[in-house]
Amino acid sequence: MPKGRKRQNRKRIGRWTAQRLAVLDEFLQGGEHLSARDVYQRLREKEINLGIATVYRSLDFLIEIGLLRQYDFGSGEAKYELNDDEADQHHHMVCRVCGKVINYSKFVKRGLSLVKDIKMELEKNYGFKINSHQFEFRGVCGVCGD
Amino acid sequence: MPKGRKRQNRKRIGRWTAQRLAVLDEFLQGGEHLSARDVYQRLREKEINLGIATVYRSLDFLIEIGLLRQYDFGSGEAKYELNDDEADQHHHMVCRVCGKVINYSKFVKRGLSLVKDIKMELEKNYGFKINSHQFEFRGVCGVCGD
DNA sequence: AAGCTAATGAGAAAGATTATCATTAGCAAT
DNA sequence: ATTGCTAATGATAATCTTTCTCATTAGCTT
Ligand SMILES: [Zn+2]
Ligand SMILES: [Zn+2]
Ligand SMILES: [Zn+2]
Ligand SMILES: [Zn+2]
Repeated sequence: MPKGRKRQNRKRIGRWTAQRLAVLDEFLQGGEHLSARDVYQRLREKEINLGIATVYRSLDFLIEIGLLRQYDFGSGEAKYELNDDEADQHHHMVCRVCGKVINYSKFVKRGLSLVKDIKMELEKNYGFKINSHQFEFRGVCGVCGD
Repeated sequence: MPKGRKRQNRKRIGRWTAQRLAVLDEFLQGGEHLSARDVYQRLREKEINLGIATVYRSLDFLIEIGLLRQYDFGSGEAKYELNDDEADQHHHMVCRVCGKVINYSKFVKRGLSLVKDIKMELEKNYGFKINSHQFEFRGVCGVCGD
């Protein structure tokens, strides 16, 4: 996560401004793995013009309240997507040549008990409170291979 | 998220220069989760002065030949470490407050068959050739919590 | 309507990584 | 050892994503 500015501890929830709603809406309308610039440009095409800094701030806000999640797939920019709840969680496979990202959700159920055990172990041995996990596979996609 | 542009494809053959050996040696001597700047500064303290660009190029080279691996733990800079072979692989738990990274290797064996099945499924359904995977847990460490 | 303060916009700044290019050095063949 | 070829290096500029600054706007609350 970028070295964001320090966040105040006991603040109330932020305000639902038109800009934040517009950013969220891009994801609700199906946007997957969008970068800040992606969101910025999509809104621009709809003549909704917000500053790029506001896009970043809105994304941070939406992460803070739990609606979005941030990923780094190695493209040089952070990607964002809706934050599934645990049971529906999906994971990612990334092509290391073209950067294509594929969602998969098979085996999530089968992995759940393993995840639960790891969480317990980590919390017991290291005093961590685990909030989230991600499994990521890297390789070469069919187009880039051969 | 590491800033800067995407890594470009570069040629494959390489020479074992003193600089590349020096960079590798930092990891062989026990360096874990080092950033390019970490490596640069450690070598500097030993009066081995290479340019920061050469550090980056050496890290890329060492990744290319399979000796190193790159991670992004959200600190804003990429981290590098020795590339374990599959059976000894470890995974990471990251504190989202202070950025501390902990290695853990428990449950790796138990996860192996799950990983194998996921790989087969992904290769069959999507035509991917999987090279690596990583499991990452995020949360708050004992120092930062409470 | 007034007052408070969070949020915004524009642009500057920061910071990590990559590109450029003249120079150096590793390697192979002589 | 010398020559010749070419990859690698060093210094630095450029690039790109993300954050900071600060004057202004807008969302709540009273
Ligand atoms: Zn591909
Ligand atoms: Zn996804
Ligand atoms: Zn911590
Ligand atoms: Zn590690």
